Amino acid sequence: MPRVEDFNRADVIEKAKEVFWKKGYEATSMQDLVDAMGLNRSSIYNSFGGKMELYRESIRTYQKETNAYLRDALVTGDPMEALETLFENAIQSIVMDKDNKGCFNMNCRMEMAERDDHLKDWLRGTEEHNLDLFAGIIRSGQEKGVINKLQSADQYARYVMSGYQGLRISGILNKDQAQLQAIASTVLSPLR
Amino acid sequence: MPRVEDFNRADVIEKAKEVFWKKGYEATSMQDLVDAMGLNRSSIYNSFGGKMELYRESIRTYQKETNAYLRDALVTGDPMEALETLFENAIQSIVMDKDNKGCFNMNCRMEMAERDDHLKDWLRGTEEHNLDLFAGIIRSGQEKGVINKLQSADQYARYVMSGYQGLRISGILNKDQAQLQAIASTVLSPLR
DNA sequence: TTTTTTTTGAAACGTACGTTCCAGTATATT
DNA sequence: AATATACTGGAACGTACGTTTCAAAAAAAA
Repeated sequence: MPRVEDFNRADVIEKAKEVFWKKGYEATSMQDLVDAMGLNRSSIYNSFGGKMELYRESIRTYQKETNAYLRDALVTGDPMEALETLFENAIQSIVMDKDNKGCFNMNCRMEMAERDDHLKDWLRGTEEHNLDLFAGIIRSGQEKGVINKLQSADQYARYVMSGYQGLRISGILNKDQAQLQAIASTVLSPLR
Repeated sequence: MPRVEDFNRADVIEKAKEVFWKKGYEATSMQDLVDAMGLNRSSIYNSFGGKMELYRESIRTYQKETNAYLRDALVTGDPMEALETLFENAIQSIVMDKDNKGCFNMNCRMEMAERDDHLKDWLRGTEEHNLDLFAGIIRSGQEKGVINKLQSADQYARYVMSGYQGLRISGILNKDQAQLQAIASTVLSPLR
């Protein structure tokens, strides 16, 4: 008997994600979302709840996509090369991205971590998950002898993550590809 | 004949700065500023202009204070030690700061760089200024032989800045002093 | 004391916000 | 075809926003 949802939920969230990613939570208005999602106000509230729940679903979607991409990039081939590829891809997205959206996860961290405990916990979870991913790659690199054992894989993972995030922050104001590549290369050099 | 301003402009801006620093531009309301500054709405508009001009004066004040502190920290003593002190101070402010305000300049970059060209230009100016400061210290370290010459002082400055910013981002979710110190130490290791 | 200028307090401005409501429309099952 | 459910459109909700206005109070100079 029931009429079924006729829009593709994933597509619609993708649109919302794009807006939140570009403008952040506070600067995004419900009207922005109505326009971008192509849904009626009521439909949005019926299907997704309010602005905050929509934001949370958006960032979760982003993270799921990023995780899939990350896993693919890291698992294949030589561990050290995987890290280099990761940094190079970040640089590419910095240089190419016309909208300068940066990393949605980092944007979320800066805007929301101190305002929403739920999101802060979630952010910590994603961070831990990514650190584990990094540590796995680094550990396998250490076992293969392409990464030194001066520090533990966990500690190196935190270091690489920090360097990665610093690079992305730098990329907001500086889009010089060669300069960013020099930074990335220096970040990874202690692991060799 | 005229009645003179009876509040201390610097004190009042200091209060505004604190609010913007903690909550960001968008999440700060004019009422927040009225409460914090202890001035009447009208007085604020008369003396400082609107919210945006107040924000700009706040961040300029912050940067002036930070610059003074930075110059002091970097100029004294051994160049390498100066960089270590800088990172250690950042870690201290991460670990101690109960409000988790982070670095106002970085907060501003993340929230405002893509929304306000005036601020973006200003941010680039401060970044360049700080990079010059870093480069000067590093150059003097290279001349004294405590920093290697594998890369130019300018390139190392960009690298150190990137590492510094990464550390501060990491500090939002991770307040483990030992872990942050390990990161900082690794960041500086390529320069030795 | 009078004059001149500024600050003050409070109210009001118009706009935009997130959210809700509801009558009308569409659609899959009975 | 009838029914039950869900989407649609648009108006309306109350609240909060940044900003302006203005008469009254304050204070230095004349």
